[in-house]
Amino acid sequence: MVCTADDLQEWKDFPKGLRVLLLDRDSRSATEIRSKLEEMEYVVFSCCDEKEALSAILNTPGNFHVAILEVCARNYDESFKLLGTSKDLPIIMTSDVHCLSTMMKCIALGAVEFLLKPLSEDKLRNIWQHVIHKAFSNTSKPDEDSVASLMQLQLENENKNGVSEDMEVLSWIQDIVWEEPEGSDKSQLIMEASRQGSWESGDQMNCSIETDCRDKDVQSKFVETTSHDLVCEDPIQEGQPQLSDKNKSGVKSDPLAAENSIQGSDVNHSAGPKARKTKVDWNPQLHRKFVQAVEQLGIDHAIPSKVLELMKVEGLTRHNVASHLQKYRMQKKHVMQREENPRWSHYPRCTIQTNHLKPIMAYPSSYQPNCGISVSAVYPTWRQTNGHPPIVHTWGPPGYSHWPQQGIQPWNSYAGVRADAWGCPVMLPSHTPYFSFPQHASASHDMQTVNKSYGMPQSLCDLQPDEEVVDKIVKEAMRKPWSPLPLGLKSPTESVLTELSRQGISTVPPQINGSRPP
DNA sequence: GCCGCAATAT
DNA sequence: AATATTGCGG
Repeated sequence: MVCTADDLQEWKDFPKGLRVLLLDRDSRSATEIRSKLEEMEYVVFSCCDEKEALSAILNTPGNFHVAILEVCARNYDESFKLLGTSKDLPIIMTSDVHCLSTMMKCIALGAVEFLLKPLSEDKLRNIWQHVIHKAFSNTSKPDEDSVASLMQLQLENENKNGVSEDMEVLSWIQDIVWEEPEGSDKSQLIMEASRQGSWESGDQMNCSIETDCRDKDVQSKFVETTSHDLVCEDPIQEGQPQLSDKNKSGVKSDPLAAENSIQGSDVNHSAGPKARKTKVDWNPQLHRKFVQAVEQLGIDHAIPSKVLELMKVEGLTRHNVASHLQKYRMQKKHVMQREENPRWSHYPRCTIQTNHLKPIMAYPSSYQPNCGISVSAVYPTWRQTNGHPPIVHTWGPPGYSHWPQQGIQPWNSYAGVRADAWGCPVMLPSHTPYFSFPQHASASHDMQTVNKSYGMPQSLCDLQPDEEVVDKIVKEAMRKPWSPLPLGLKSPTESVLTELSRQGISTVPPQINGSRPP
């Protein structure tokens, strides 16, 4: 791995000294970029053609923390080839050609980001985030201690600045770090269970793949123990609501059965008319179905009865859906309100916005894409059409189970902002947003859906998809511009802030972007 | 009777 | 904390 989580913890002045491989055929542009990067105290290695870049990557692995490679307008294939050379090196693609298809293709092939030239300081400033993400995403499980100590370290070293905005950055980092490409809680447990042969199901793979970036949230880290038994004994089925533990009947269900029904729904009937209904567990799969139904109907036309009909989940009631829809709408409202909050706008965001995801979703409210391509430019009708921001899956795994919380100190105002995917090649959520962020999206073409529909590998970093597959993804994305692109950094979420608070970190994080003033 | 919303119960 | 339920106006 180019840069491990441990490396980061010992990296006192991170991101100073970040080694950047730069490929830009235009010497003038290269000089400009180099100069900007050097101002941020990054170390730049320039090259002017693919060959040179390829050789640099292959011959000196570990020498670079991140690569910024220009897409060759005359020979795209050459550029795309570079994307498959190193799965550990986060590669940011750039181009002065404003082509959505190319951008999508880069992302689909594993680029962590696409930046339209010219590369302003703002666009370059946060490239270190990809290094963090890569480092932690390559770790089996980003452990809290690592994150906490990294943060603590940053606090100790640089706690000189103001609070609010820097804090956003720090919490954002933590959020990024927490993203787990493989899914941490349930999906991992499910996979583990399947390895042990305790059960088998055609859906099991979908489940584990789809949960990847989305099926995690801060909370999940603290419930593993409790969810383990649950998962092993009652593996979650695709689209199948789960009853809460205490309400389950003693009879184990057949994992292959009841694909579209609520497990244990019979309990509802046998318990008598007065018994309080069993709670529906809006697990990621079920939520995804819900979101897909809502998006299929259009947020403005989604009513409980129709959503229920589209979901086709046996045992689910209109009331269940209505209740969920109510929360879903409230969540969106929250996000939209925040979107109007200008506080975030000056923070360059590394995401291509897209959805709604994060289920793994939609768009972080105050999220400003930082891909060099403005959302309005790429998707000019986004907001005008319906007045709604792109749907962002603010829940779904990662976001899943995170409804807006209230009452946590002064950071409250940033809660709920999140994106879906985070530098994850198409696969996702959500995100979930992305989206479902890593992660995911939630529209009918959230990352997970895309992944599932096209049978994408869990990580394009591991496996180059067929041309055909990439084309499909690109086309699908262009056909549904409101859906999230496979990339999106997550902004700080309330859950993160809450966790920070829980860890006793209440001071302002140090400024950790590359352009800290002296 | 369905819908959406808010308050309240579990 | 997450859902369900209830009540009310439309």
